[in-house]
Amino acid sequence: MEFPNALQNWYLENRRDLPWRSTRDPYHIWLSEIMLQQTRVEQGLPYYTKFIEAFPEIEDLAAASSEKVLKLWQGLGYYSRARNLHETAKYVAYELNGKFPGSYKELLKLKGVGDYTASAIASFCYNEKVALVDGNVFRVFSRLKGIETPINTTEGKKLFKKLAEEALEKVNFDRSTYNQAIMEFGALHCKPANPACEVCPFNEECVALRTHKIKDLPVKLRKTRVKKRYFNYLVIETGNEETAIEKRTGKGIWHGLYQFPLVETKKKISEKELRQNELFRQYIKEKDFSVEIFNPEPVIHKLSHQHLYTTFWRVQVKEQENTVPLESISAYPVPVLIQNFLNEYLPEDYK
DNA sequence: AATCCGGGGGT
DNA sequence: ACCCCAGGATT
Repeated sequence: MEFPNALQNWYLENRRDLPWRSTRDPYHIWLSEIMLQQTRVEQGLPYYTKFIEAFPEIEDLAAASSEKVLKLWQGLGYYSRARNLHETAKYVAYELNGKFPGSYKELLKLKGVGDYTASAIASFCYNEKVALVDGNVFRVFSRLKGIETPINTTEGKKLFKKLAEEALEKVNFDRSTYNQAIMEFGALHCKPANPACEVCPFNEECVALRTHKIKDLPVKLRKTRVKKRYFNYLVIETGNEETAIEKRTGKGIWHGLYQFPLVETKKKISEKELRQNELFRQYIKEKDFSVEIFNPEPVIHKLSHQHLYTTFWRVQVKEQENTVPLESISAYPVPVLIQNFLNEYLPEDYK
């Protein structure tokens, strides 16, 4: 049997029932694809459900405040996705009269939509003849054919795109089903670790299995150097149930999210060093204040490229600028690092 | 071509 | 620790 047909048989027996698989509405498909970029299905699924409930139509998403969109996105990471999602929703709703672009080429022009996502929408919604190449497809083809070209190079991307297109040419059934199938196969069967080779429908033709290179494929070049940063968050207490927060702007992590006033330092600092810090003194103008540490051992918040050694400091003052009621703080989108602290700090009523 | 951008889960 | 995840944008 040809590869695509055997793959389809596997898929029909093993596919998960996922909400975006029972629709061809481009709004729903687009939303799911943006959410699933570099994100596991299990992690994205509850967010998808929340968004569909909050924004049944793309016009609802377009009309929402960016704060509400980010708040619903909170915890999913890669927040530029949420910002691009919102901008694209407004563009489609107001400039295109709610009608999604109808081809791969046009979809590719949307913010936050690259080669994979444009292909996915075009395939699933319009059954356009386009090949999908995601992390699963890289893995399946690299193992099946024993390809050692690194997948994160220009050459690798071109090669695997070509392989995917050649395979698609041999598909004599619904192409969108085929595209779903190869990704599902990579996600559930030809997994990164401990793939189910013993019961694999392709274990006789798989080059990597024959040459004992399953664990070595796909090849990916990278030296991830993790940068250490030291955050000191000022939890400012004014005595009237308010605290100061600020919005992160500019480049860097967590753009658009809120946090406590931040004093970043080169290393872990003492209370004395904090009191003398220049940025601290810009935040705390009064002479009379008290400082108390919340967590003597820093909270280590781990991101892909950064480890954040974080200390929260209680600073009691008489008056402070840029404060908001503790009662309203749960409405602001915040990083998980801040949310975890708030879950300890806030009274139940304010969560 | 490299680097950045999150958070969660697996090994 | 390190890897990966229905990638894309920026430098």
